[in-house]
Amino acid sequence: MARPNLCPQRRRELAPVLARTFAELGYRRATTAELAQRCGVGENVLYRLWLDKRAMFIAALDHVYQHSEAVWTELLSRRGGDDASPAEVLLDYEAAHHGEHGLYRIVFAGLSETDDPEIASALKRLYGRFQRFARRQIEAHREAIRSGGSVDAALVAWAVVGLGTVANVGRELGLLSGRSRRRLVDEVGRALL
Amino acid sequence: MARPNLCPQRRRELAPVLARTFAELGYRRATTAELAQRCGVGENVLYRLWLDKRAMFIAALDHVYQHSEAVWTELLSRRGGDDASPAEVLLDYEAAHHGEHGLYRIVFAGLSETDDPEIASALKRLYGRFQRFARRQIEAHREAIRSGGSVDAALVAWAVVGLGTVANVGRELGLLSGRSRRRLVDEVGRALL
DNA sequence: AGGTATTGGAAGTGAATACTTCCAATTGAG
DNA sequence: CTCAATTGGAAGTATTCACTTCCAATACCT
Repeated sequence: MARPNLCPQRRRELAPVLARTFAELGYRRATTAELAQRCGVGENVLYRLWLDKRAMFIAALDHVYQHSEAVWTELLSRRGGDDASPAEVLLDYEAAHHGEHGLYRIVFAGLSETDDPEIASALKRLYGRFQRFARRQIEAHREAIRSGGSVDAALVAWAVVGLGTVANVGRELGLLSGRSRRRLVDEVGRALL
Repeated sequence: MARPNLCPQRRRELAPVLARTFAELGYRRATTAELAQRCGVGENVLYRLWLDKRAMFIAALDHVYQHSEAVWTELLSRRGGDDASPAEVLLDYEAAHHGEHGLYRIVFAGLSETDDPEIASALKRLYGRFQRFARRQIEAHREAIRSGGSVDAALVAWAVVGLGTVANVGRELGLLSGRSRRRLVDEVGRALL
């Protein structure tokens, strides 16, 4: 034997590049040639790391959630001694920065490919995690203020995810100014909590 | 001269078929051959009616909004003497039937093609109309009950659109049961009003 | 150092697909 | 009826794209 297998490490290095490319171009327009070029490698290299283009896309999707969650937990762990609840901290942050990285576009790309069962379940995983994350924050928030809202926390979590989605659509299409998006997430989000 | 030009009529006849096909398959997988077959004509016929595939897609998008609005206004005009406000009638209806026709999937398809400026503006038109429609209903509702909510009606309208979108995503991915979707639109929607 | 497995580049392939062309059949006005 | 315009089918084309192959260079372990 000679030379260790660096594939897992390479995969982790390239996933963010794939994610950005899929987000920017969508699934079909992100050709394997383009993906390889942006990764700075040949196509065959990508095909040694992943079975096919679909697997690259799924890796990119998973990366997106991990990235978001990492940002959020980092944010919560850093938060100083202010008296805002975690849910409010996250809401403030998202109102200001939601969709900034453009990674959400990869979700739109995935939603057109849901006839592929593996892509569908990757997306399901993604949305499910976002919703559960939101739900935990909402429940913690309600416990902290000792007053449950009138609506089931799970449903409110979905509504918050919807709020984020429509904010992204508004950004994508130029329908909502930055100011409106901020107010949307902030005011409606707070009203929902 | 002989024979009148039936193109406009043909276009109106075929737009719903195009819409269903794009919704079912997405933009890229809806090949021109497939579109033609489902329309029961040859490809050249489609190309005589529309300049290119993109134009067919835009026609399909426009049809989707017209269809939804037609259903809603029909619903409102038929509504009997119950004392629910139009906004509540629509909310009830959508809670029960939202996304039933699967046409919303065409929006997901469009969102992956927003690098095309004409598709982007067709989508912008679509979302803008939905939001304005929702907003008019919300304002009328508030006037009727003589008590404005705490949040700007325009923002609430966006949130309602987001609610519809996430309900569709939940349906699409099998993440939300019919019962949950119904509760989501109904309870959160009512809380937003 | 030597030998072996890994790596990357470049060219290639077969299938799919948007769009075109051609021609024959049909239709309606004068 | 006649002619001109429209209609539809079937085959064709040029391109694009996912995926493969081949080969040389490189880097690690013994």
